[in-house]
Amino acid sequence: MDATLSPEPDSDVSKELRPETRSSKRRKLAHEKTVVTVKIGANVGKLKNEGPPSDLWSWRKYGQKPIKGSPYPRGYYRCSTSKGCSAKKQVERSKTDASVLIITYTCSHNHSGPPDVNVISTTQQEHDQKQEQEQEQEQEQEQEQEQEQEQDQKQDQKQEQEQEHRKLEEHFHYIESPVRSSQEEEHIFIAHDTSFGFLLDEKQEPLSLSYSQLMSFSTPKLSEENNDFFDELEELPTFSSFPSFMRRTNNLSFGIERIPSVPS
DNA sequence: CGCGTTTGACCGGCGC
DNA sequence: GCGCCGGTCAAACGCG
Repeated sequence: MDATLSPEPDSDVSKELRPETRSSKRRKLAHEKTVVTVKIGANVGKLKNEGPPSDLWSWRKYGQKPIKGSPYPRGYYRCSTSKGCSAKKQVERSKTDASVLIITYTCSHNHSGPPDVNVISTTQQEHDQKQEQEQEQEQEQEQEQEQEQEQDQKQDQKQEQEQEHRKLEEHFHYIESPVRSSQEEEHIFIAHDTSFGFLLDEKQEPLSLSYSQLMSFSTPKLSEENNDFFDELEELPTFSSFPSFMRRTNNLSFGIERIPSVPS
């Protein structure tokens, strides 16, 4: 009925009760952003459909939105481990490769490390985190300035970083994807589920890496130019050879409808 | 019953 | 100025 369609501005009174809650968004806020790209395997299909709880913190999903240009929606998660924690993360899939999970972390955790950390000494964890938070804030500012001024030089550095990344990838048993742009490697950190299994669901397994360490890998290169590599992704050709695990992700709306999920 | 997920609506920023 | 888009909120719902 039309009545329901009418916007009824008067009814917005309830909204006016929380005017500042909305403004909490703060414009573009240049918070620390950490983009982690995880190459997932069949594990993810078995988990649920996303398998994003990845890290040891508990996350509460507070929103999901379809992203323009991408068949996959983006999920918005907030740290529920601590109530006052402002740590957030966005989880989305690569539009070109559903097996690639792009996790964007924003803001740091206010509280001490995750409860499940039965690896490395807790004190070490907290120590690292504190230092990280402080250093990140400082480095963040420096990096921003450097990025603006040294964009040219950055290209040279990119090459060096790329080499380091390759080493890193080898160390993580990075799995090669059918289609991949070299530029991805420059901005993001790709790992295979065999090495990132602990991030996906194998919490019970003793990890050999701390999350802080993981973060330190991607922290230095994260920047606002994520858009660049996203743009590049758009230009990437799509590959038609879907892995078998894709069938498991029938909950996603990425056109899986075409795939007969009923093998019968 | 508590917690987490889902989903629609709303808001602010940005580009045209 | 308008429309699009990304990000957030909150009520409803589901699950353990």
